[in-house]
Amino acid sequence: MGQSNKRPVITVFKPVKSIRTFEAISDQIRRQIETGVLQPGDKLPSDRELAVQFGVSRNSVREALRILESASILELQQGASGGAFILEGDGSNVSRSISDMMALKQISLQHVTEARVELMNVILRLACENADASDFELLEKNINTTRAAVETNDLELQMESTKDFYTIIAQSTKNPMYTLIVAPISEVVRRFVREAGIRIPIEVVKTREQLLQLLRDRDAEGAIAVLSAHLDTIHEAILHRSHH
Amino acid sequence: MGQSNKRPVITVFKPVKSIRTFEAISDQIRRQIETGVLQPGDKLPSDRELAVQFGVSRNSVREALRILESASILELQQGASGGAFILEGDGSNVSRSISDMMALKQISLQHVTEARVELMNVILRLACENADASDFELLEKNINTTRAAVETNDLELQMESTKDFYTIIAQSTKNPMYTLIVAPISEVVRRFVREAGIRIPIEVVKTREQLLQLLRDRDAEGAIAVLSAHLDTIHEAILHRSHH
DNA sequence: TTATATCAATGGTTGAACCATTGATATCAT
DNA sequence: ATGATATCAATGGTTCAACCATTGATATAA
Repeated sequence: MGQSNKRPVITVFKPVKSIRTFEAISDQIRRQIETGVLQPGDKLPSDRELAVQFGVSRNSVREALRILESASILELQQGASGGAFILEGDGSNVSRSISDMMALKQISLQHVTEARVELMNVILRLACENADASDFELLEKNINTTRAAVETNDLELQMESTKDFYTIIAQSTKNPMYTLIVAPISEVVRRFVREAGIRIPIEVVKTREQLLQLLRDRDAEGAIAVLSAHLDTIHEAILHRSHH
Repeated sequence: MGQSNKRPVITVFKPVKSIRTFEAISDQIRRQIETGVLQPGDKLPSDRELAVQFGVSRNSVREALRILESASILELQQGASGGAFILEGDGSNVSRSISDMMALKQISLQHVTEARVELMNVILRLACENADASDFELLEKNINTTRAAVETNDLELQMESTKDFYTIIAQSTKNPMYTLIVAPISEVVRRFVREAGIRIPIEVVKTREQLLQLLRDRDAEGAIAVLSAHLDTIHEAILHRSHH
């Protein structure tokens, strides 16, 4: 094996990854967003213009924009007044990333739903402390929407409003971090619900009304108990249907 | 304004997005992974070959591969026996996506650290239930690394091992979802720590040793108390330094 | 005034050429 | 034979130029 006349040198090197052109570009743009130079709604120059500014080919710019687009950071609009627009972050890419990991068998539905229960416990407690009248109003409207969706058997609207329900609760904590985390989890669960073809039974609406009342009463423990039981039911329903 | 002789038509249409070439390609590859046709370790044909198979330009194929690469689904290796290899999902992409969203929403340090405390409480409780000997061993090694980094004043290693510390704790819950959530939060905090130029005082190492002991004792409440106090200290330190 | 046609800007796609990296193979000196 | 070296071929990375498709603005005609 090794030649013994060579002095054994032990060092720690970090792996290098040669910086590719498109990476350098997407990193720069990402950085400008992190530092607030670029903000949601802003429009970048056209790819042709960016190619000139960066001193690279249009192609490299487009690969960089493509990456940012696939990360839901940008939206590319065609046409005369089109271009690359910085998006509001809606977490859709987070949920897709989680789905990707599930496809690669790194995460199971069990993992997702268990974490969901724990996170919702935290969120419910904070929501009980911080929710205000406008939050209650939003929840009330949302529940009415869901009821209508159940009565008209509108499956898509049922799932949409269900996701909104959890988002509103997360928002009522007044800490956007929770919305950021909950939204993609709800989205992932929704995909399973869709695949399993589950319709929301009317009791669920009752449960949500109950939950809203508990929030109004600032009864965190009660709310946690009700929601945990509910989420368990959902989980069981998905597992039951999926195994067919 | 509107012509009153037109019949008002109320319909609900979903927004269409025309399927672009590279999307069709990346979707097909994603689908093959979801269905298990492609599995981690598999190698795709070269981009030139794929271009022929899909009947599109090499460029479109490369944009598709680029998207999958940026989603940590693929790895592109240069050279003679290189190509596109399906990766094991490691969650780095989920974490980066959450990071991206935090940047887009311009979430404040206050919000991040508050959520961090709450989440770590949950994680510590679960870690106390589920951590095993190998987790304790990893933590012990990690703490030793941190101590060495503090003694040699290696700032980068301090931050790196700090991030690892929280990651190991998250992993010891045995639910990868928590690792995914903790990683970007640690990353963001690290960014603030780096900017503030904070060095880890040696007491922090003591705190972590204490925490490890509490985990071994399965003392969740004790661990939560210690870590909450510590995270508060960190938060104060960052705020104090940043305001200069 | 209201359609309609034209135009220009922008993203989407193509094809060809070349560069850079990497492993395999052949060659050569010992 | 052996080991170093040179060459080659395959693959990803980049560039360039041209063209298509979409979209909003503008000019034109009815």
